[in-house]
Amino acid sequence: MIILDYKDKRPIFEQVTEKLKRLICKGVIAPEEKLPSVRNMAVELSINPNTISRAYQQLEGEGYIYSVKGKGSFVAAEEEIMRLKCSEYKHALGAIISDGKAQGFSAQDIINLINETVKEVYND
Amino acid sequence: MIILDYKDKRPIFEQVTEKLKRLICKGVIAPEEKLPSVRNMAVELSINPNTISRAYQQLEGEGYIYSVKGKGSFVAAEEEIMRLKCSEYKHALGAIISDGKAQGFSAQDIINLINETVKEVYND
DNA sequence: TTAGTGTATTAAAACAATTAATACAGTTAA
DNA sequence: TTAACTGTATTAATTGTTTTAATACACTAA
Repeated sequence: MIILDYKDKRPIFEQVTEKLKRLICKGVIAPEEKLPSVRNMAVELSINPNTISRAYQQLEGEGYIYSVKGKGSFVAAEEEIMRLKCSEYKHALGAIISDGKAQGFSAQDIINLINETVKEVYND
Repeated sequence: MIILDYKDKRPIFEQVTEKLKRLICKGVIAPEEKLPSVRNMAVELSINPNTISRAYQQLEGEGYIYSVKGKGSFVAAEEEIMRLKCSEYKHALGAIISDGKAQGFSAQDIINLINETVKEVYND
């Protein structure tokens, strides 16, 4: 389900958090679907259960999953995922566009660059 | 010139690198302009000269500045800065748009979101 | 009851970032 | 030439964070 990259300098719990979040956002793990148990996932990745637990707690804090003692951890409801997904995406877009403005790109510059890029990305 | 954020979890040398890069991209520090010496900047920020040196070496590796023993460190030529700036910006845009595609947003979704955001950002 | 869940705690180990003290090599101006 | 300034390099010690490890607790389900 996940492959760790030990060349990546980021902490493992952060890698796990981010990769799970992507799988959830892409719909690979569906809303309300059960995630692997903390211990199973730890065995799968050959790391400590505490590290997985930390990733799950991070995701729960952000709203992407919810955990129930004795039952397991589950992806949040579809509406919630959609809400978070859009919110994070708009935030990221806002950041990069503000950055472009700060660097002196005009609104038209950016729109042109983006149209170009969208075409490239969606024609693959 | 730079203010460090000790609540930021990123390493200091990385913060310095990133903040200097932004100042250079914004033109606050002009092409060919001399940067503060490693030791002066270290005193200014109350950190170790080695940490500043590391940031400068990072920026030199990326092409944003060049350092000359005995003389100092200088922002690269205007054309070089422009080249790097555009290249990094396009790369960042490509990443976020690919991400949007992966999450199931259509090209039109993204274009709409971006037009919205550009308007917001440029009307402040 | 038994086996499976998530969670919490504490200590130790491992790793990366930072500091510190020096030293070296080059430039510039008095 | 000398003095003061540059960037760079090295090594050791310190610090903080991440990760592991070993347990324990509380809850659920068959």
